[in-house]
Amino acid sequence: MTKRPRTELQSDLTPISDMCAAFDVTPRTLRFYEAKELLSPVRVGTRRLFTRRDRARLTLILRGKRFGFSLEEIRQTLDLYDRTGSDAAQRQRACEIARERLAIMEAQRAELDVAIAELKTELAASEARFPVTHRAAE
Amino acid sequence: MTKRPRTELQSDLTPISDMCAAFDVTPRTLRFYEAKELLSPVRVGTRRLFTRRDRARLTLILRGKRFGFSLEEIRQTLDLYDRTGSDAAQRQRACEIARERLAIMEAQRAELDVAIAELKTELAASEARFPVTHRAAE
DNA sequence: CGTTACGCTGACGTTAACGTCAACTGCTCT
DNA sequence: AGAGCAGTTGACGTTAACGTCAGCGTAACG
Repeated sequence: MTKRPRTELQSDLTPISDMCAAFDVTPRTLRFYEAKELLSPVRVGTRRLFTRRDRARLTLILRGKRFGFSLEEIRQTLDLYDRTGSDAAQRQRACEIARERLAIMEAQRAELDVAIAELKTELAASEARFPVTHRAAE
Repeated sequence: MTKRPRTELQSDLTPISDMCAAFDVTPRTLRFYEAKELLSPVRVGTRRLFTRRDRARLTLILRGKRFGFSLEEIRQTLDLYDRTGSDAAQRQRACEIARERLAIMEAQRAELDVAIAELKTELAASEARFPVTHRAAE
């Protein structure tokens, strides 16, 4: 028989190995993120079990990284997504930060469009300048 | 009377201080980029003079950084923009890299759209949960 | 019952992208 | 001539984001 936790496979609590496989990260990374308070897995004894919340946050973390944000910037933005139990001032601060991020991201999107257009132009010009070696024409 | 060109080509050759002011970077950064072969200013004696080409490249470098690319990734992509004097194999390689970057950037754009939409939703929900203008004394 | 195998905790190493500092040089102005 | 700068070259320091390794615990497998 394959090793299988008993009847309690509610899949809401994910062990570290599964997390690593699912998100393509190392254990070190997850422990590092926990240390930085980006994740907060529960403990069974000494072992970590990641929650649905952790998985959602990790998705956002990795996405943020791809956009070039630092972990600290990400951590602040993340708070918006589940800061339901804080006081008004904190929530307002979170909204403020989120609006800033939003502006940055929209600017980034605009710049990205320009960059993509430019690169396309340059690429087309570059490909036109020399015969593409045996590439099927359309 | 040493040689002294009075009518200098100031428009094309920019000293380091002007570069720093124009692009909001430090001298150290420009020297660092030169060491990494991202820039190649000409020398007058020991001093650097940045060309039009350097300015164009620096624009792309800083833009690339905002997108989260590393300097090395940027350097490779940059080659597409002025690798006119290389052999066919090199140009082809440059095009290949550029196409990869392009794909990455388009994926990034798509993901950015999603992220912006999500953040907007979350922000709207968060702002709806409590009055923004002033705290409702409930 | 021993031995993999996975997981944990320090603790130190690494890489990228600069910052900082010291010592020197060559103009320019007075 | 001297002072004041802008600029240069090492050389070492710093921060973020992990990698790597040693030493230990424990749970299951054969």
